[in-house]
Amino acid sequence: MVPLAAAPSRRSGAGPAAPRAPGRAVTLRDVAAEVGISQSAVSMALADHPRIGQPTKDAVRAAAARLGYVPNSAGRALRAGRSSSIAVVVPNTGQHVFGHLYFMHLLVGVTAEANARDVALMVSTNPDESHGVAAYERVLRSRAASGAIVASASINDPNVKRMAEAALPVVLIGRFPHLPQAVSVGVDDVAGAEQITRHLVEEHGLTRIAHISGPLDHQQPVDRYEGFRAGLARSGRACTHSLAIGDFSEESGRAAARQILDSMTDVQAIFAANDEMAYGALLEIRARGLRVPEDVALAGYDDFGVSRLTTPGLTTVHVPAEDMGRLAAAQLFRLLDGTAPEPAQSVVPTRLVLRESCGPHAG
Amino acid sequence: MVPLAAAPSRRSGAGPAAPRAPGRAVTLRDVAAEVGISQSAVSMALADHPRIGQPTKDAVRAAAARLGYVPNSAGRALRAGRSSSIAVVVPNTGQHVFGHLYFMHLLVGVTAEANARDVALMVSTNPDESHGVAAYERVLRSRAASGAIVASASINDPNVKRMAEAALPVVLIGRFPHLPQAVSVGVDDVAGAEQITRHLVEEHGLTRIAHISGPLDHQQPVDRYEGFRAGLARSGRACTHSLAIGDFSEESGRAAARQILDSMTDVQAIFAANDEMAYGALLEIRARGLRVPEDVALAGYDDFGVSRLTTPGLTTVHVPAEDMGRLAAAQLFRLLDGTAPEPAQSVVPTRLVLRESCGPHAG
DNA sequence: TTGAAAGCGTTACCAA
DNA sequence: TTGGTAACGCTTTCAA
Repeated sequence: MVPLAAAPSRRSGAGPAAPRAPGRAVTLRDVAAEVGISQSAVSMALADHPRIGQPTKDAVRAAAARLGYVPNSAGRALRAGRSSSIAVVVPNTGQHVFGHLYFMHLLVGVTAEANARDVALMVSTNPDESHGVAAYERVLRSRAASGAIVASASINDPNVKRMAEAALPVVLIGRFPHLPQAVSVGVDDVAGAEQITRHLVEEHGLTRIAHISGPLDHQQPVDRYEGFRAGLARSGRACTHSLAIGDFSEESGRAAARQILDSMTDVQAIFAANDEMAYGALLEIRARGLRVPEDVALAGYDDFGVSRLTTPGLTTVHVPAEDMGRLAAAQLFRLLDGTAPEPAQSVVPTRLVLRESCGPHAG
Repeated sequence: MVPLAAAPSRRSGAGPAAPRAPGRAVTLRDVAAEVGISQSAVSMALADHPRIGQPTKDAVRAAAARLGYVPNSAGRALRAGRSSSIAVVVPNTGQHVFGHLYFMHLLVGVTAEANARDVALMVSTNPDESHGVAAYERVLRSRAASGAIVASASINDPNVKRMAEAALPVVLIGRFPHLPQAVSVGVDDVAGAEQITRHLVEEHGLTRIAHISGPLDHQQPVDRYEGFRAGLARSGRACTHSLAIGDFSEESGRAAARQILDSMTDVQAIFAANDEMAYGALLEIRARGLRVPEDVALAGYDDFGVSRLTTPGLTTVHVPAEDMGRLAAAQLFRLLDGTAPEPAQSVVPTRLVLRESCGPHAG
């Protein structure tokens, strides 16, 4: 628990507190001494308090600028009872669930919102789900951050339930229908999956479709699978489908595709629950001498960067991670401001992105 | 399991100790009241100070756990005169220079090292280079973070020079040969570029090679270009080469390839200074009906994720961004501990990654 | 072995 | 209109 340095006993020498002029930080007291008024007057002058006269304010600001005064954040946080930073918490397992670029996009959005409020951003990663709570809980309860955005969590994660019940200032990324009191920012995955499925059926006339799902103890793959079935049902055409389960990794997508191609020999299209698995499927399809999209059409989900680079480009559902980050931060600030975020559970829309892997565009 | 919220221990009876307000955080004083000793004794007990007796320590630890005591970071930072967090500063222009995944890898490394020290991590992005200094300087001077890792900077960035001269606890990512007093963690790009170039010449017998460089006011492209020329010179074969300049973006890589293919019609290989530009070149080569690697071999640099996904896979130079993050954090901690990092300017080695784009492996 | 008190930098309240 | 002072939570030194 040593802060940063081993804190050596600084009791060497006989000198009392000898302040090093260049190293020591400039405090309110220094500015007050410079101007010849009290600390509190300086504090209020810098806060533009109406009680302080204009000439005094000018003098204070000039002195502060001259000395290079910057308010000490610890002093301020201690006094205010809350720090001016928020945290983004990322369970490491989340990297495996979402992939790297998702987090980048999210972070860009959160950053934009935090910068606009002059709030600092902490990033906290957890070793795993079981110990996950420790890291973010310390961050919050130590008041290092006054609120947190939790970037990924299993639907069964007990920590999430505890957090929601503890009424901590936390915004969850994802849909948590079973935790109505939790504030969350999710994606309308049911609609997104339905849309892309209907595109395959209705625009390309593909009626024998397999779905590669993620682990079904997470809300996200559940929603995407549900959207897939809804899309088939509402397409107005008779479809046959099959299901394989992966873990969102490219390798698992390849294994799932192997299974599908072996068991459903007349499959016309594969819709994977994320782009990484779709890429794995692409490799497997290729390895069998089949062509995409001529022999088997392919679709993914997420559009975090992988799908643009493959050949052919991957038709997918764009998840607006940056927007989600922005919204999550905005919700968190509402929470911190004491105004209940309305609605508590918000859902952002997706966008269908057509590339080459699903076949020639209808134009 | 410790409850997340401070359990509002309902002392409905006339409790002897003043009951805490339900929302309030648990402080040392609360623990002291619970055990019936003084604040300072609790502080020392938790710090495992030898002057506190074992029974007292046990009682204190039990009470702290029972109440869910977590030290307030502001109080601690104020008292210690330094916060227990470090910052990673990313100029936004850096995203354009490096691309997203680079930053992710770096962050993973920094996080690992920071977690090992129980130090929190702040991420600070800057609107642009000119205002860049403001953000990180405020973070440092406000003592919100006690040190910073600056993730990307132009060789000409005046802020970098100021920082180095101000002797702030800062570690730069990159090579800064003209700032010998700055602590930095760079990549041996000259060696990496030389190695891949010699591979193209010596293993594949390609002697007419073009290089797509990045902007030459950054150290990185300068080094890679130098390595390219060194590789040609030391290959022991007569080579002809040409140069085109991009800005690290895929689009600029495509434009550069266009220029190369127009002017050097017998080009056998293109070596781009990063993978994104190599990918742009791939698109342009394809668009002309040429094949990679049969007609034109291709090589990139960075290996942050793009190169694995392309078809064919891109031969490239792996930059160990995660290692760099770890090392940069370690150097920063040395700086903060007062031990001069040795050497101040460290350089990590690269690794040649052979995929399909450079031609059949010699095996 | 432990308690009391000072002080880190900031802001809010009360007195002048 | 302004200045003094107390208090936020923590650690450390001096006193008992």
